[in-house]
Amino acid sequence: MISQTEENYLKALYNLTYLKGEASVNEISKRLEIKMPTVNSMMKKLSEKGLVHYESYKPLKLTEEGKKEAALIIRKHRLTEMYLVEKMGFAWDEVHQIAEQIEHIHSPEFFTKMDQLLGYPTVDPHGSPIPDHNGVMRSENYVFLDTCEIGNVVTLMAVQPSSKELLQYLNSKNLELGTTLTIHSIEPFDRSITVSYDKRSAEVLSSKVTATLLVRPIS
Amino acid sequence: MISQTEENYLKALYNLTYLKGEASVNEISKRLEIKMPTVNSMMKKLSEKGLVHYESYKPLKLTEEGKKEAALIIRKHRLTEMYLVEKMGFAWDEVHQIAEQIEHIHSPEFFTKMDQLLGYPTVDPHGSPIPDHNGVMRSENYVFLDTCEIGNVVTLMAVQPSSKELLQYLNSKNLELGTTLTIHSIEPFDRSITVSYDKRSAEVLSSKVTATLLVRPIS
DNA sequence: CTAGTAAGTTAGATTAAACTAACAAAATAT
DNA sequence: ATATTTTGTTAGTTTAATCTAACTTACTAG
Ligand SMILES: [Mn+2]
Ligand SMILES: [Mn+2]
Ligand SMILES: [Mn+2]
Ligand SMILES: [Mn+2]
Repeated sequence: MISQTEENYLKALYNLTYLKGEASVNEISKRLEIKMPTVNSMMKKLSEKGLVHYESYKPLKLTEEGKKEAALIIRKHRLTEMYLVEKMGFAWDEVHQIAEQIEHIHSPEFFTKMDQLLGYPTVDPHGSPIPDHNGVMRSENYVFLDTCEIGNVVTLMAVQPSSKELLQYLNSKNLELGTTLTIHSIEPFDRSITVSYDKRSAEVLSSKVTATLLVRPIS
Repeated sequence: MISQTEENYLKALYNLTYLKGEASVNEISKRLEIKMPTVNSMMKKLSEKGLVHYESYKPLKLTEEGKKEAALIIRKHRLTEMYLVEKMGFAWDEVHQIAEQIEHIHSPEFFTKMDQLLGYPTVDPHGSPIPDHNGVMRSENYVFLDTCEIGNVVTLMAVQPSSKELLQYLNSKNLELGTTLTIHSIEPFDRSITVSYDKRSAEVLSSKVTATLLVRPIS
């Protein structure tokens, strides 16, 4: 049996390793706002349970089993976020904290029902992929907007990481998933870019923003 | 802050005292399947927090504050059960265990939304009243079917307690809330009663069943 | 290449929530 | 009225999850 606490560690480790392939005690500590010694002993415990590869002073990795468990929790999180937005009428910036709790509900029927009612969605409201029931996550080949060049036309596919503040900022700019953006200029000094979309002809996006926007190039 | 564990004790105490006005350590112990010494010290802790009136060897009572907290958890439980049945398509015998978990979610917005989407329901799928947002529970003056007499015509309003097994038994007999029953005879030996309803002319209900069915007399 | 800093670990303490064993009080039965 | 049983309480132990303080290892900047 995996406790709610353990589930949160697994998820943190999964998300941290998703890009780099490994993570450190320090990073989990910061992410979860839990002191390093606590993280350290939890990693040993999860290692005992066969969910984490732990060796002193080496980077942390999830085992295959740990990866699957983590992905299934993330599945519940993202299905929940989608349900809250699509079926209950919440905005995309209101759902994360609720999903953070509901992801720990033990009830396969509950999440199966959500999945059915949603028509088996593959992405959450922030564009992140929803792992399937075996914990397999499809990887899309999107690129961050800050790697694009002048003249590129791209579609906004996902926001990552999707903090509440960022989402509210995007709301204020009417920037939604699916919006098509044309890159007009890139300021060399601070890497801010000027884009047009919908009826907006010249919106400036800072590099802090463009580093979180995943897009699919059209041209 | 009230922990999930504490919430379950408060709810148990509320439900046990709902009829009799008080409850014992032993009853809570049995209800929650937790040993008496554990219940005893939890009652002391909740007393420290001002939620329970605790005095050695005296019956347990909730304080006004404890009563309100408990009712608000029960509100979340029953709203959830109603949502699961009305909006997600679960059957009335499938929702209790899920609600037992979701009742502990901390998110006023989530339950407010449920309430709105349901149109501010006043009873749960088993006919039990849903406390209002101040923790006030309307008391209906229903009577148990086993207190009725031959010739009475009654409407089934609630099932209490509503175990999964009982609900499934009622399903098998096509007995739902709102069904009108006519009492034809009462067997003195075991107090089983024979009723008719819908197209069923002579169903026999044991006293174990009739002691759980709350009805409103029509005649 | 060493000195200093950052990261990781160990040891020991704390709190919450459970338990068993033993004892005390209250209720019940003879 | 006393003996027995049930209920309630106290004391002490365990496990999970956190912390701080102190120490060790690894990384990094001169
Ligand atoms: Mn989220
Ligand atoms: Mn969580
Ligand atoms: Mn219930
Ligand atoms: Mn519960």
